[in-house]
Amino acid sequence: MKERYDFKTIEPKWQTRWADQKIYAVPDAADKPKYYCLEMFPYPSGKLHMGHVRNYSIGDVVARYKTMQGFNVLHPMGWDAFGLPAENAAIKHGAMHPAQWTYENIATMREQLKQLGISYDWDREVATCHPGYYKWTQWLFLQLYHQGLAYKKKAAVNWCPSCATVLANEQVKDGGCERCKAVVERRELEQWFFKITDYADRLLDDLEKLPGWPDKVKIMQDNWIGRSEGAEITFTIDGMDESMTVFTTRPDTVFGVTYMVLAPEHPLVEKLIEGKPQAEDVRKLAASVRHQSELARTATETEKIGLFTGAYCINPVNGAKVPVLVANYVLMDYGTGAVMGVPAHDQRDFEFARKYNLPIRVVIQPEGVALNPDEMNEAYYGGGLMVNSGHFDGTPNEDGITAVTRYLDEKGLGHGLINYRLRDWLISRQRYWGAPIPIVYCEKCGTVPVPVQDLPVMLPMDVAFTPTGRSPLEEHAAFANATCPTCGGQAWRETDTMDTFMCSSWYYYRYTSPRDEDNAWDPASVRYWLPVDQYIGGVEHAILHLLYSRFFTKVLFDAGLVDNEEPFTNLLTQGMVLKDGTKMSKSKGNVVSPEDIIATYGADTARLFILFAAPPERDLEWSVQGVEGCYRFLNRVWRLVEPLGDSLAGVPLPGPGKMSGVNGEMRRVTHVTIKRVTEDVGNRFNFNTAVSAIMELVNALYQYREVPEMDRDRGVMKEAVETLVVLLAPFGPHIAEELWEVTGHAESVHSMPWPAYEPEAIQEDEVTIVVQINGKVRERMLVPANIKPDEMKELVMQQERVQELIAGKQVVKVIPVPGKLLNIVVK
RNA sequence: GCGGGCGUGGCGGAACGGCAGACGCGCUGGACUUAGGAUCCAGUGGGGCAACUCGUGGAGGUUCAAAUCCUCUCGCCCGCACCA
Repeated sequence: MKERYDFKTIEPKWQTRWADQKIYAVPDAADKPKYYCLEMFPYPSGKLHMGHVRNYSIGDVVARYKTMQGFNVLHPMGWDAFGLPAENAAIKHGAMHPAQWTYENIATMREQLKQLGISYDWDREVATCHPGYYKWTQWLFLQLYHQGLAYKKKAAVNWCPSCATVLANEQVKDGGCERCKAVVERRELEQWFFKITDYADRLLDDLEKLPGWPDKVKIMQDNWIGRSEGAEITFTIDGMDESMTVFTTRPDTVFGVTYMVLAPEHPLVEKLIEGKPQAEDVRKLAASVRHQSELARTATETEKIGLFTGAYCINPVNGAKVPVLVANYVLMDYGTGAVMGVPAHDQRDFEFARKYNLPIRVVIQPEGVALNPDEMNEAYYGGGLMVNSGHFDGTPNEDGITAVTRYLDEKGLGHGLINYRLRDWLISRQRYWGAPIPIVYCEKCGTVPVPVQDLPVMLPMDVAFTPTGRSPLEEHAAFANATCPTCGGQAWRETDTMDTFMCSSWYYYRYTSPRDEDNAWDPASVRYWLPVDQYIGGVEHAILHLLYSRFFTKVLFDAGLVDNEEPFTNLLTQGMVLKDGTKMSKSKGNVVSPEDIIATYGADTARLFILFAAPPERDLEWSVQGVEGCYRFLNRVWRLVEPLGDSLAGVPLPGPGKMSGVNGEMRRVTHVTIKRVTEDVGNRFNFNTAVSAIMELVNALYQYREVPEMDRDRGVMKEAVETLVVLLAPFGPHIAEELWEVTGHAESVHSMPWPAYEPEAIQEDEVTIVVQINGKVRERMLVPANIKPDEMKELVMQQERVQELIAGKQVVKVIPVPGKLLNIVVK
């Protein structure tokens, strides 16, 4: 026997055999219940990092466990393969095409995943940059287009003046370019959008249909959607044939308006200031705001700057004439880009009014106290009766909200409205390495969608990567010039590509029929597999990816293309992998590479440690010693099981029923372990405690081995050892498979059924209970396990020691907790 | 500012409101050994010779019983952030 188990031989041996025998290939339908286990597919950035290892180890335990439980498990893997880093790499090392870079990375990472022994059905692998995939991404775009959910409009985008290119929002960090740190500017460009805002309400309401999602994620989405109820009110501009509309959540305070504010970019601003002395200053402010907008967001408290436009508004409810200002704190892209100023009841307005000496007018009066504007230190948000509000005076302000809204509606001055923070999804990217938007522009016919039969719109490979900032597609004449699909005339192609989030928002459908050339997916397959039963990934996707996926699913549902309204029934967001208390990063030099760990300790050790060191949703601190501990444990298992060889092969397992003595105790531990591991993996995803349960079984087996041979039962030994190997299989698939073979089994351990514990075997005749006096542990005693509470009381009270302890005291109460303890309350 | 999460031995972490610290690391001792940084066995929260006693960030509270529930508070982490 070798001192250490030879993972370097064992792991490749089984990886090859599993692949040859395709034991993880899953048929589309079976008489078994289905289970779709999905981990977020990676961007092929180069090599796997520990976060990937964690993500995929967790998923693999779930997939293997469910398979052993008798489910038909879909467990696929693919690549989120379009994206900016590939293009950057191409620009950096001129010779390398993004496709080459991407496919090489995919090859490396696929190999690493295989080395980890993850049970993927590789026949279903997809890569979003493959024409066979992005054809259907384009098809999806057309679905949205034909449903009126895709539209084009001019929009401000992030522009990096140094890279001379547009940046996606996610590439802007702290107002600067992610790559070169230059300050990002805003530019206006024609862009494609998806009307995700049409689905805002459903995306919000249906969060309630997701009990299997962490509250944290649901709250984040809730905040992101940002629904708020209120009213739009229109104010006319004094002396002009113009008006401005504001959104407010407090229509009950409309009588308290003392000024109005427009966002500096608001189109009305120019009309108001034209020819007025303050025009230049206002324009200057507008220019500076437009320039700083991204940066300003990061400043904790940007100073509020306001300027008078020279114009006045008429308050429609009381005819009051109030000044119209322009201020940097009003955002153009929320609400109407204009607000009413009610300093008495809004803190921001209050501070603004004080700064610029604008009047403060109290219109909500709390009971008993009279608010005096001159003496107020802050805005009043509490309830009260409406005052200074015409015929609404005396109305409780909560009722005033609806009353005023109804009044505005009747008079045609406004109406109730629900506003959202959620913006439409900008999907245009001025990028090469992405799926082309399937649109052509014809001089005669205008915007024309590419017909489905002409898909895919192929991304040309023969492009030049010069860092001009212009997309290589714009410069590619053969691509950019097109004929109109409708009239056959001269046309040009849309040269923007799609946001990669589009590619990743539907891939879980494609896995169900990944090679279908005639459909994005086979409806029957989707009906069978969807929704995803368990989705696993990092919390960094809590909003964008998960929200977009939910949006697509609802759109597809409405189009009758899928039957599920939500894509992911259960969501597990795993924590980060840390080293020295912080996230691993190259700059900090604290990166632990998976390949080193696999080379030194093997994949099973790496997996085991990562599952054992912390519960999955919590951050995990990497520890070399912890890894060694897991390695030691696997060796301990090896030394226990391997020497047995097939000596137990013909031994019959113990029949059901209770055994006595050491054998009964060993059986009890075996079955308790089954129970614990089943509950920890199946119900709670607490893999760390599942692993410790298995460790305890091993410890018990070492003890059992010390028992004289004549007192031991070989059937009990066999049952314990086989249970150990089977329970270990999802965590350390290679070592378990090898030991399974060594102990004389022909079939794969991964096709074994998950064991069920025998309730009778875990029952104990006697249990130790704790005797407490006034809640403090004073004594322990052995009592029959099935003792009745009254009998237990009696038994305990008779005890000499207990009598001593309560001597001279008055027993007030005795609380028996069957099987656990008895608390005697004395005075 | 708003929202969410987390504070338990030297460390990672366990504990349906019921024996705090499972399991692992580390440490201590022993066995085996030419050797041990391998392995096996035992011990290991603090204080005390002991009976005991103190202990889950802090302060209150509910309860026969609180790491767990409630209130306040401190510290750290994450998300959103002028949202009208």
